[in-house]
Amino acid sequence: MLTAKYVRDNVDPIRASMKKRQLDFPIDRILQLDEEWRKLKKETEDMQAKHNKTSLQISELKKQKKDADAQKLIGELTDVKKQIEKNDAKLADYQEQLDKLLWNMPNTLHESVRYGKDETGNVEVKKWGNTDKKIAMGHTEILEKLGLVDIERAAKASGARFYYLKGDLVLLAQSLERFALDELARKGYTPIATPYLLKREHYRGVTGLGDFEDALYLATSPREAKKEEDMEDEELFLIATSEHPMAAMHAGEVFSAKQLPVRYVGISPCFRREAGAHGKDTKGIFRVHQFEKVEQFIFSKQEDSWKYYEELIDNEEYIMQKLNLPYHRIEMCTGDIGVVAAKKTDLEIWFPSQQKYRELTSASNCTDWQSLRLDIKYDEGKERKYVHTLNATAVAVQRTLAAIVENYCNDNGTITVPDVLVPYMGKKTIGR
RNA sequence: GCUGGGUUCGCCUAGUGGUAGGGCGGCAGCCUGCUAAGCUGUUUGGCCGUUAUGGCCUUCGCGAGUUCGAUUCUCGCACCCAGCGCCA
Repeated sequence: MLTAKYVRDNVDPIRASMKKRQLDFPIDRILQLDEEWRKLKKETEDMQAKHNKTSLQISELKKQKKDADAQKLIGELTDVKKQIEKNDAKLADYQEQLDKLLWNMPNTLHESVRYGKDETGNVEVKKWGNTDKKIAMGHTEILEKLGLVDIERAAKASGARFYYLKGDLVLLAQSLERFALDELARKGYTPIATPYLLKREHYRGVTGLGDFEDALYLATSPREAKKEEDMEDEELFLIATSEHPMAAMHAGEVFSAKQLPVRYVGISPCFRREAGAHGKDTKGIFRVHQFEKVEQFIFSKQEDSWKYYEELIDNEEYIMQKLNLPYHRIEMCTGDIGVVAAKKTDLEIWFPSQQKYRELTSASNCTDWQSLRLDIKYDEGKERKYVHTLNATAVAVQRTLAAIVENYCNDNGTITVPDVLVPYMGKKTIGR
């Protein structure tokens, strides 16, 4: 569990990390609340000890049929009990204040993460592939001309940022998913098909608070929505990525060190409100409310997590290279990394129509941020430690389709199927 | 949705209005030696303290109630299993 003790034990790195983020996080307030809490806790525990001892004496006296003496002690206990109750209420209040602060505390950054105000501060560390291609139309236009996507009718049916995929594009989407799944299964990742709805208590443990407003859809039956009391117990959120149900899958569990690492490759649709993205990428299938994604997830021992972080990125690059899509690799700066990750690396793919790289995959080492909140541990020797969790995209289907369309379109209007997908598609060209 | 049964340490399992026990697995140590076994201790989380290897609190799905005292009794909730109903 996430407690103030964690802050006490790691206060120096936490302070340094907040300073680098240029964030005024109230660490001193946490330490102060913790100290007051511990003082009162000790006081209350001593009273409880007295109470317990007296209860045992009462038991003894009753056995010896000394009812009068017992009654006297019972009278004495009444005051102690009242005071304990009072203190418990105060302790709960401290606890609540601490929880609020702790649950929203951003992860401690890896030392290599650089300061930057926003995405302009991210650092390119690698480039791969040929970016010479010039095209006149964007992926949306190409696909609409071929009748492979219907955005207007999707708007009619469901609103902006939805789409119908049609014909060979549906098959290409499935091919892409299956390709990524097969490659990772071959590398020892266990395929997982996850639930698409997740309880609030687990959602709190995998993402920052802002996501509840900006990213997540709340799914509630009309009948449940009517009763307002205890609503929070009934709330289910549509998942924004299979990372979340994969993390929650082992909530409250204890691995043995021998079981680790646990490698999963999840497959699911993802639902995102994209609040705050007004005006950005409003057309096509690039930024949408619903998309499919193949996602890598690893539970690891603490000392191994940076090794697996590299493995996840290697897998991402491997898939990009197999698909022969030009990309570059960038490391997120403090302004673009969010609260959960200790370090984050994206791959961005080249979009010829925009003459720009756009985000396609993202890999994060969340270290113990999620495991502290979801209570996921492992036994190693005498010690019980919190696992490190890592996640990374394998394939974000719709965005990758867009990238394939732009990088594989031909002058005659057709689209060449990437070599590795031909066995899944059963054809080499789309649009004829 | 209805009826019944269940939820106890990493896993399995006993238990009762008065300090929560056993087995397996794990860990530490001892003994011995040939395909391994045996013995002892330890195995929820936290607070204080000192390093002496102590004291205390907490913990039997979650929350509330009755009680000097609840794992045990009562009520509510969650989840699991079985049966019935409904259903792709």
